[in-house]
Amino acid sequence: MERKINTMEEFASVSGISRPTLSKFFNDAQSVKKSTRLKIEHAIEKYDYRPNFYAMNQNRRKTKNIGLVVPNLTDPFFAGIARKLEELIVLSGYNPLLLSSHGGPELEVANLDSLRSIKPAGVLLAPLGRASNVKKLKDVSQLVPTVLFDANVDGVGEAFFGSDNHQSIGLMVDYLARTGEPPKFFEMKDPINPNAYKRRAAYISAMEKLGLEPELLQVNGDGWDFEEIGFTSGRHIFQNSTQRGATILCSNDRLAIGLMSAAYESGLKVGHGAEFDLRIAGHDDHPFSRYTCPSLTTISQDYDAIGERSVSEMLKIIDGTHGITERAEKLFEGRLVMRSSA
Amino acid sequence: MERKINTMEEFASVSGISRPTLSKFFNDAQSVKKSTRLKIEHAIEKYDYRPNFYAMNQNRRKTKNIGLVVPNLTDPFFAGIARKLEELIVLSGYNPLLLSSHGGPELEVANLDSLRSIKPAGVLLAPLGRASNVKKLKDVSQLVPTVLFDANVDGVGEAFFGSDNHQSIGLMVDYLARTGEPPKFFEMKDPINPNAYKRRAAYISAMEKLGLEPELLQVNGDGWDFEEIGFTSGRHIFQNSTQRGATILCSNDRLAIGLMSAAYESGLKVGHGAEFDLRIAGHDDHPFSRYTCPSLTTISQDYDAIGERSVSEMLKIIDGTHGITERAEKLFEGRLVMRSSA
DNA sequence: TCAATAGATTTACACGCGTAAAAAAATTAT
DNA sequence: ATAATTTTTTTACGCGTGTAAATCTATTGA
Repeated sequence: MERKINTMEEFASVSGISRPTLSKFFNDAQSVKKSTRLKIEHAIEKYDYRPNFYAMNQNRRKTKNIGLVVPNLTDPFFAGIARKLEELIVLSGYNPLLLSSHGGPELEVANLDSLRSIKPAGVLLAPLGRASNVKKLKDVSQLVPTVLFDANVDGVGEAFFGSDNHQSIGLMVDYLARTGEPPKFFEMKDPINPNAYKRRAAYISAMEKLGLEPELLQVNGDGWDFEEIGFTSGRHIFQNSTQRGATILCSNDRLAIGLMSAAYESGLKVGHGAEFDLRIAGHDDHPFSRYTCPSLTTISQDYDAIGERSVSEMLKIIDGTHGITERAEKLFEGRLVMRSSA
Repeated sequence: MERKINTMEEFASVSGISRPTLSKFFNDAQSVKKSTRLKIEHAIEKYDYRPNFYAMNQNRRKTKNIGLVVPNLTDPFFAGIARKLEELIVLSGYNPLLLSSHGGPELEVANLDSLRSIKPAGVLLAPLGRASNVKKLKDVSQLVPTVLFDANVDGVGEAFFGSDNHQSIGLMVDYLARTGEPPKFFEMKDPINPNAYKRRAAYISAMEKLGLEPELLQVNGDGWDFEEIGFTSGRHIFQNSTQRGATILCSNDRLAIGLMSAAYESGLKVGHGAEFDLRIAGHDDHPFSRYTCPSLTTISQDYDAIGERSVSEMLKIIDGTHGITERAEKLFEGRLVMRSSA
């Protein structure tokens, strides 16, 4: 084994390739002739050389880093999306930098500040929503290409990709109304997430379209502990009135998980069919919704599509092959996942 | 508003502080006189200056970055730990860099490689376990201060902090044996995680200590989809033999969640007391174990203590105030969380 | 008031790589 | 084989900060 190679200069002399060519290679391996590339790759194996990350990025016009900010990694839903996006970013030859705001606007701001100093090629951002510091979001999106996903914020970023809550809630309301009692809508009175407002509106409009009376079950609670909110307010609801045969559509699966737990505790049998007391449905196809008791009927968001579109749009913007068009926005359709709870 | 300040040189002239002093300040704010510090902080506010991240780290002996590698962020358990650790790292004045191996050894290696080029001050690592590339782990831990948590790997890292599976499983077995049928142990035949082996051994020894016959329910299945494994093999078990009154202790909560779902589907009532068919208990106090139906009796790991100890040990090693002692290892006790399932 | 000391400034070089321009070499087309 | 083209090499400078040494200035204690 030769001595440790620490700089590109040293690596140039032992590999027999000039330093500028090496620099070119590390920037984009495809940009050098194939025979050269093979020689370099062979030498990398042999000498186990990796360029200094900091020196490398200091003078690059564009770094190869892409920031990925999600509101809350403790939520398995976002953890799943983040994983998908990380994968796509790596496949594109970029380096993902995952940051979670842990539900707090201060941390979201701190994350965006961190990103600023890292000068990423772009930022994929799922904003907190209502709690977000919109001015900061705008500042960042002005400095660096920004694509929003999951939740939209007007005027922030070059594009937004998310789910079509109108379509998906409509689909669910339609299904529930066809197969039993029309649903009431269970949600937080003052939701943190913009999607929640859209879902509420979508529920009302879907019910009216069917000539049915919308009924909102709005509960108190703040923060991101949705299961707890669903559970405590569910317990309260079930203690007061045990309306057999009711159907409850929850604004998201995490509320539904809490609500089902409360129903179980109250001795209510959840499921579809004559022998059950209550139907409960959710939205998002949370990773655990398959294992609730009973398994949760829900809407699966098309996060493969959202992720792929977000990343590919990001790359187009970075490459400059984007063209000066208006802000791209696309909502992807959700899919009804029929399980046992409704 | 003045013109944008881009370099420390510029910031030095507008703030009236010399550049070396500024450099000192950004390295450690406490290292300059108080009056100077206040002047600098005021100027930072005014001019919104932040030093260039890359230039800053290039020549630092020690960067202020700490790598944080977890086996799988999609698992809310690790997401929770990661969050706790991130918080502690930030409080210590360091910058956490969160990487998830997503259950795959290739990604774990890739993560460690990434970290190497980032030259972190230290690495907090929860290894995958059986699937880990031990050689790579050792390589990294030789280059940079490394503290392992959650799962131990012999000879890797300067310290390990985890849970005392022997104590916690013993506690649970004792509780279950006192309050009903002694437990069978439900686990994967070929677990991915070293803790699983320790828990198996702890179960056997705890049963023998009580003069009871250990019984292992070992199921097939590979990978990290524990709920699915618990569910499918649980369904299989419950279809074949419906032993009323049995107690099942699962190697972890995620298996238990799947198993409870299977029990529910098979019409078995889970809970403690005469009117129930089955008791199920888990281990880890998974964030959702409170909302299963019924809520899951489990063991809560002391992750606050593990996190705090891991980070403080890391800082000691970085500071050099560590002393050349042997590899520190400490196991923290788990706490019995009695809920409804057992 | 003066010496002692802590802290700031000046000066200067280093870090490892990006990048530009011109020259040389290798490859491809004619 | 020669010209045209692509690719690599040579040379040289720049990036924004870390850091060391010597010098200067402010603070402290007697």
